[in-house]
Amino acid sequence: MKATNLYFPTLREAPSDADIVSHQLLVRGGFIRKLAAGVYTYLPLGWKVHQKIAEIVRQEMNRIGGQEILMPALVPLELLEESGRDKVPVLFHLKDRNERDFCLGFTHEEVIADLARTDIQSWRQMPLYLYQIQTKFRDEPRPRGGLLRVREFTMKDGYSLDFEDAGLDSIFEKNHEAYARVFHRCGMEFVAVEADPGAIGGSENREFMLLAESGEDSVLQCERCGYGVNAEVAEIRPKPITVAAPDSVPSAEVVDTPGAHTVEQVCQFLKAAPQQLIKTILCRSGDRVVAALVRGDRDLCLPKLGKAVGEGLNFELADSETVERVTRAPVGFAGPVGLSGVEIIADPEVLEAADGITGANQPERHLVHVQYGRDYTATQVADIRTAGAGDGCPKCADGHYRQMNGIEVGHIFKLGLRYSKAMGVCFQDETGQNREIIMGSYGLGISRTVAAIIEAYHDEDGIAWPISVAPFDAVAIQINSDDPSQTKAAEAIYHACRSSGVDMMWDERNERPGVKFKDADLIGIPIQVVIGRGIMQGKVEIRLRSEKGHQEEVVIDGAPLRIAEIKADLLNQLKPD
RNA sequence: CGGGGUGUAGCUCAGUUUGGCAGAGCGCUUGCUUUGGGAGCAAGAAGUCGCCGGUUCAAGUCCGGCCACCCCGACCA
Repeated sequence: MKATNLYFPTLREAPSDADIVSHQLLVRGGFIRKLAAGVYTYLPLGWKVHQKIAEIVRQEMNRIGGQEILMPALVPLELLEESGRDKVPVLFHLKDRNERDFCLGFTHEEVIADLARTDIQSWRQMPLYLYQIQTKFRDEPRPRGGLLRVREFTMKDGYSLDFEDAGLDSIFEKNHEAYARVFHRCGMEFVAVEADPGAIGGSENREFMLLAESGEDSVLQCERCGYGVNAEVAEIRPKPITVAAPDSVPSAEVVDTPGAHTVEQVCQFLKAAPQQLIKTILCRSGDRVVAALVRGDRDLCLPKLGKAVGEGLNFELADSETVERVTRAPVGFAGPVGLSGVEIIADPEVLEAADGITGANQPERHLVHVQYGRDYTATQVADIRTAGAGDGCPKCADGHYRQMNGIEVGHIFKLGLRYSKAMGVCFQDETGQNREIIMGSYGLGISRTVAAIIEAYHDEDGIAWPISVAPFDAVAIQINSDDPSQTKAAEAIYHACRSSGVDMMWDERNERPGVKFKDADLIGIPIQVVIGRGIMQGKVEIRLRSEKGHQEEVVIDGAPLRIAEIKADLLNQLKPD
């Protein structure tokens, strides 16, 4: 493609609404444009990258026996009523002219289930693995971060149909391996982690996190055994607890702490360490209210609290009215001592506080010298705090977690019978029995992967795409568009490259050299060929976007071959296995 | 949904305090010069100052309402 014909409106400055790197570079480089919050147009360069990633995913899905289909984005709401997902908050609703309810698909378990219940009658028709690469719609509470969290995005979503558990286990692991190959081919490091299954449900699930500083998910991995888990749900290996002796500290005492409602303020006021504080957090699940106790320097983990209390309860922080009703004090002064009418769930670390500080359940007052066993007890002691770096791994004897930031780009689920049961998706097994189909669901966000790759591959000048996903393999930068000898050389290289399978952009614009260099760096094409002053000696320069300062001079005729070699080398480095 | 912020040329932003001709830089158009890291000179085009209403002789500026966008939180398949 000649640059004069290519629509790539680059910008010198990033728009003010972009504050993360991938968003800024995508807009500055002319890859995307915003239409509304969380809704973007892909311009030619952006769409090429998108298609390259989609094609890698497609190849790897086909490799494990997947068959590509395309389901509608427009889905009758009544289908989701069958599974009970019609009330999911991120669902986009609409009505047709006859006032019938529809929604825009946010994931397609129900559609696959509907397909399966009409077409699959026998165990002989399975296993099946069907997938699609399609636009998804989610009315996110807060779209943000350019392509990272949007309301309309592209996802590969695959669904497996099996007649036995072993088949589900097998396709689940095959997807894991295929995802590993996809990310490797995109040049990305990832960690597969256990996670909260959320609204999709099912027995087992695994998230795929691409590692990036700016990632908004906290990922923990055991440095010893490699066990990975999302910090949201990570358990901590129990360690021995020493409850302080009851008489080793003075009696509990109420002190005035005017204006101190936060851990930081209380610590400052009482000249105490956060570890001494016992945070008392009131949580609600329906009508049930519990008080959760964690050490002042720790965070409460709501999913773990729900798990500890049981019944798979979904807890949320209690509103201030509830807090005031239960503690008879404003938010910020709750404490376990004398707290009645609610269950008290304590994290084990809290018991170790020999000389604790808690809210006094009175306005502007705290209790000091508080001790577990003497001044209060818990209904239940359970691991309910958010895990972090250095905490013990629950899967091995002596490993500890290290913490990384990740971007969730894939999530796979063993759904089991969750949808088959709700929607009556049955088949006849070899004994003639009617049984429900065993399902699995496997998502991979294409557009989010685009952003994640940029988060990992950029410098102060712009993007440095891995060649497997780059919008072009190479760019020919012609320094002077008026110089006939440069034009002749550039044209020869351009045509030779194209016929040898190298996708080249030829920048023959009548612009200052600096503009062309800046644009080439910004849009991140891996191989740069500079056709300029060396032309007198019949030479051009070849540079790599990812290795600033490195360049080689080659004769004009030799350039296409060398460029093809470099492309093959770069691709080779991204080969899986 | 709660808290905070922003809305003026394609982009980045002044101007709003104290009401009085609609501004700058970048980009764009034309011409000449220039061509190895976002060129120089000259001439130009470009605006419903987010929208609606109000106050006023006069509103980008003051008042009321609404909308959009961004950030923090809640939420998040």
